[in-house]
Amino acid sequence: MEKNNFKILVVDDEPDIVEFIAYNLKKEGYDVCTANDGLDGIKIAEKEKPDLIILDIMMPRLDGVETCEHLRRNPMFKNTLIVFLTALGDEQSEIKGLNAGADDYIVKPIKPKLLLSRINALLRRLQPSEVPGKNQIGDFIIDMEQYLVHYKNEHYSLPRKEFELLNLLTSKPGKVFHRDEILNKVWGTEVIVGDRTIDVHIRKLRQRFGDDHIVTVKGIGYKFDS
Amino acid sequence: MEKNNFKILVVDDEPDIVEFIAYNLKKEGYDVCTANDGLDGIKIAEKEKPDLIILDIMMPRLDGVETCEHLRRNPMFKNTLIVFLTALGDEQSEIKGLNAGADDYIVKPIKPKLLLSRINALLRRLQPSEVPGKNQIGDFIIDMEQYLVHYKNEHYSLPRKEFELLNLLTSKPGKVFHRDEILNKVWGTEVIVGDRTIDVHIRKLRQRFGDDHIVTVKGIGYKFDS
DNA sequence: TTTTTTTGTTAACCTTTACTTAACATTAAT
DNA sequence: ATTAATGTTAAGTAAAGGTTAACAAAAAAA
Repeated sequence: MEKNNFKILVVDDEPDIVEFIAYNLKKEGYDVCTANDGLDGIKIAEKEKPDLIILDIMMPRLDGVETCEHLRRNPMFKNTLIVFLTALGDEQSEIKGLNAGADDYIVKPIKPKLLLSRINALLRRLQPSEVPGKNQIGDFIIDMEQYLVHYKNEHYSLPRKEFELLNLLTSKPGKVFHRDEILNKVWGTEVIVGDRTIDVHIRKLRQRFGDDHIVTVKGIGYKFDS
Repeated sequence: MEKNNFKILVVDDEPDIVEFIAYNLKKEGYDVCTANDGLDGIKIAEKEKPDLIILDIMMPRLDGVETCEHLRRNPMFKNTLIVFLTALGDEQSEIKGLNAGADDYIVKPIKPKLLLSRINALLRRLQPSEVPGKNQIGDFIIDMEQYLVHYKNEHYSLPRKEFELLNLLTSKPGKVFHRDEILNKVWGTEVIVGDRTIDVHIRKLRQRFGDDHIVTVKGIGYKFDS
């Protein structure tokens, strides 16, 4: 079920609930980490940098609303989605929670399908996370650290120029990279290589991965399309 | 109360409800427009380009879920927030609504303060619209980064000169571009091409998108009209 | 080191597409 | 009605990219 690379942190003081939520999120393909109270949650959040945090409200040491406010004060979590998941169903609590900076407020008992629908709705707005070192686009995972490309359960070790070219194109899927830009970013400003050089490397990538991914925009350059 | 400049479209077939919601949104400082059913809603949305749309589900002519799906198919509304506001409180309806592409699902009866808290929560995530590199005019979206033109749910990849010509004309809708100006901006001052060349490219654009958008101003040049 | 293999670049040629033009038709203005 | 401007079409031309093979350079292996 490895289909998305979003990471979700679940914070609740009841282990059974944490486990139940984590199980459902993992089944959906999310990467899940957990914490048992607010303070613990903040610590894990700082380490794991999740895309979304699910917070119980009533917790020992630091309650959910305070945790949310604390997180929101830290610019690191400006774009992190926060969802309250609580037994407190009254209007006042919900308003308080949302005004504390939360993105959603879901009332227990937990209905797994509904929870997932809401989580999915929130996450589909999130721009694909820019994790340096790894870059996932469509069927591709570009591992800059290992200079490896994973594609459809296979992994390829490409020559350097090919790798850098693919990495450039996939760094902004859809964007057309001008030939100049490609030369500058892949070959640098010092070296001057002929015009056909780019084409030859594009060709090699197409031979490896098929003709469907790299699109020529005549007169401009190339783009990666998923 | 003019504190934010977000525009919200309220779609519901019950005038009393529309008025009640609109009143509360206006009090909060939002710019509000309204529609009475799905079809009407789509028409108004295309004209007003709201940041957020509140949809009732049970409506004559086109129900809320269908309206939402229709909107989501149009790239113009890719970043528009959609919220269902409905009497249907069962889990299945809610899941269906969220999976249709909605960002939130709120159950009637309406609690004004809670509604506003949720609307505010959604809108504070909205990046300031008008992404540079994208040019939206009427039914057209000119994507300079991807060299793509979106038009009525289709997208077109035009040859360079055609793209640049359309991009020039749409950059100031209504303004008449003199033939000289077109030659300078699209062909540059160096190249000198015959007079009929412009016409041929205009013709190709008209073949693609219909004769209604590019207007000839005899003796002067051309303009784009929506 | 020398040899072998892999990777990078280039040149020559081929293919495709976009662009331009010329000739003629049509339209609009005076 | 006449004229000037624009519309249309098809054909020719130029430009851009694709392909291949040969060679050079670098890296790895012996």
